[in-house]
Amino acid sequence: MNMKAPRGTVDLLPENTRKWQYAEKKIKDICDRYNFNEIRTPVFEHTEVFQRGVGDSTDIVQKEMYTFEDRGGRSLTLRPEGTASVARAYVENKLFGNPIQPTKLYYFAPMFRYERPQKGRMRQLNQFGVEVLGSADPAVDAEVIDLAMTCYKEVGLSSLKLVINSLGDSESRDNHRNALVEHFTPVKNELCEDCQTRLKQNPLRILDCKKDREHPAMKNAPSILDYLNDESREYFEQVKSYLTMMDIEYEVDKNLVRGLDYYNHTAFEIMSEAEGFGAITTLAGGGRYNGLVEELGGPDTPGIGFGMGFERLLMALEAEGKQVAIEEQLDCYVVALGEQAEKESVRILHELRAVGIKAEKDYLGRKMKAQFKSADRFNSSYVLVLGDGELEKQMINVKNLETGDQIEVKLQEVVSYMKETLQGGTGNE
RNA sequence: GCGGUCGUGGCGAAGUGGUUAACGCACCGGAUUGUGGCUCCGGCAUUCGUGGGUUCAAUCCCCACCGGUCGCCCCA
Repeated sequence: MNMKAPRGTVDLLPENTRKWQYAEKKIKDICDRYNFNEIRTPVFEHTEVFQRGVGDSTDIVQKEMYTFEDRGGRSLTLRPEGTASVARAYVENKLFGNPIQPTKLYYFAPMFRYERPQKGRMRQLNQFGVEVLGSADPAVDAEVIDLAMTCYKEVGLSSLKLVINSLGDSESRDNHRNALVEHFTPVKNELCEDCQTRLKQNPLRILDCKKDREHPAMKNAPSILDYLNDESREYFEQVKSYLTMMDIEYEVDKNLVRGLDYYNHTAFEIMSEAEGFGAITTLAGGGRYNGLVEELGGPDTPGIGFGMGFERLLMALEAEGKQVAIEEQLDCYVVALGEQAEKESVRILHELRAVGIKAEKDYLGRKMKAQFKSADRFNSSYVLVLGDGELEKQMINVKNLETGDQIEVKLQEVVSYMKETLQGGTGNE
């Protein structure tokens, strides 16, 4: 029996979930300020959603999908990325008919890709992402990029690089594609195996091939930027000028093409420049996908979005030495001695919690000394000591662990006493 | 899919071809019969990843497999 988590998956234990919650909270708050709303789509979709959405020629569809057949013979796939699902939901729920437009959505969800795990790469990964559907305004492109950069900055990252490019509209892309085929066909046999396939399927991706990077034909390869028609060029110029207006630094990389078929016009990537980050530096990637909604059966609707790897975000924080220290602390630990006191302590614990006090007790039948140790370990501000002696007097001892001061309080009043004391701020500062 | 490296208690980490597998941390108990963070004492591995082989004998040698980790491809 194999009782280990499957390869490429991990358990996130409390020590880590605290960090996740910290980052999630910050990011959700930013989404709210930018007026984005959360969408939650199923973890799996009909396989066609990704085949059509992400594109058959992509690595994701060709070799990375978790595809299975359900008992009804349907082919389903665990989502490898967020955009196709959101676009499908947008069409299915006719969100295009909503009077509030554009539709600004965000999600925080697990994704699945069948790959060999390594640093910063998991089979189940978590992404935060946003999608804006229904506007072809370059200011929206800039807003989405701004949002992504703001998330990183407010969470605490600083060594970032934003890289952008334009893939142009379909006319520009077609012209560029033809130019690429014409350019590379004469040297086809000198290219790597993958690129020979790409030449037929998706010549654009030859440009970011790592193996053929040094090939002489790469240096003077037709750049998409030279094939942008007037409209596409103007669009790109506007996106850039908006970024400049917001003081967002960027670098144009004409070889940035992104791995998914649906992109056009703006494509961007955000990378970490922190030292010791391992082989992986891409933190987030995104772009515009104006034909996607139509491809999935909806009306012709422009869209743009990005996906941000959450594991990588946290790795980057660590690489930059940013500690996300959220110290665990307890208001009050109830030490009980004796059978009657033990029972009474359960009631007190309940009452304390009912008025908003974070409280705990021992459940392992430990001796007093060990119970105090527990209280220390929980970093408790106070300990309430209740023994049969106190119980007889209807009193309870309240001890401040920081000062060591201890006073006796009426059992009946201990909850309100604690509430007052804690609110007075004499506890843990 | 390919390549490097690793696999000893809850964690970290020594170690040897031979009937008791160091040490540190953590944990539990006691010194201290009802008051903590210090100290001292004691306790804490019957699969040394799994299976097979070599050997009188293997945790240690050999092989295979599995798993972790890092890298290639690609990406978040």
